[in-house]
Amino acid sequence: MEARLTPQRRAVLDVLRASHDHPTAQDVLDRVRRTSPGIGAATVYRALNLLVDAGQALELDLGDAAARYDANTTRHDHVVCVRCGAAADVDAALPARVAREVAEVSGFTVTGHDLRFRGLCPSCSTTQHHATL
Amino acid sequence: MEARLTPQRRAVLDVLRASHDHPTAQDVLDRVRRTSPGIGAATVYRALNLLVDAGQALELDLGDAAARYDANTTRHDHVVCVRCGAAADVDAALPARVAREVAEVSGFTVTGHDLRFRGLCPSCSTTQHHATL
DNA sequence: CCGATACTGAGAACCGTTCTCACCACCTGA
DNA sequence: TCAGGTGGTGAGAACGGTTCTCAGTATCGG
Repeated sequence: MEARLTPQRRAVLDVLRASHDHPTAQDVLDRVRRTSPGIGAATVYRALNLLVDAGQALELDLGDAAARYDANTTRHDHVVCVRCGAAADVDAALPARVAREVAEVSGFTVTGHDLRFRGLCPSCSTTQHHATL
Repeated sequence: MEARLTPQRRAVLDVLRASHDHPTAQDVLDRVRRTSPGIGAATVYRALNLLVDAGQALELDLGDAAARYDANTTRHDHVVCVRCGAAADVDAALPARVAREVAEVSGFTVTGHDLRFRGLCPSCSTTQHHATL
């Protein structure tokens, strides 16, 4: 079960490394197809899962239906725009105290956490809320 | 567009209020069918969305594919067992400072956050990791 | 060159959820 | 009492994201 770095996987990894907008698998597929037109969807999904398993990418759940991928594997959190879905990386250090308290209260062995902020991105917060369309 | 509290919706709400294990829509359907055998899946999904819109329930995303529902609508967070999927309520106060910093750094107007802890529930953490099957 | 192993693309299957549709329930007003 | 309107229901189809299946292809080690 030796995983090979095939041209297709290389292409997926390259696309992911060049993307800083937390693309969905579909986005990755579209971008990969610009350089590798024949690539199949299954191949991209498989490659993404492989990269996640290998620690080369993070699979994010930003609240919408589709998973999003991020080649930035260092620990970080996200702010997601509730209007347009844009997501930005942020680093919100959660005091160790909080995790300790959660462990105490719940009896769980706490190994990590996901922190997701909700809000309006700069361009959506200048536009007024009541859509005019 | 006056929403009625039909027997079906009443049944869904009752089940949800009686459940403290963050059931999925499917779980709710199964439980509701014990008292209302003929109820359709669409009706339960519709009722759950209605309750969420009405602020009578929270729709949670605990990391697995299906949405989970919670009649406890007061603000709280969750610890999820990575082994068995069990989820417990916890209340982890996130320092206001953190949200303020995120807003500053990202330029987003931050309106809220979701905080999810990962770990092993008490019964999974006593059982040893290397599955013996 | 050979067999073994891994990978690929296409399309089917899957799963949670929402939609569509024909029918039913309930209210209000004559 | 009935008529019409609004909303709700259940069944099943449709949907969107993802995974699986399968037949064919590439690559590796000898």
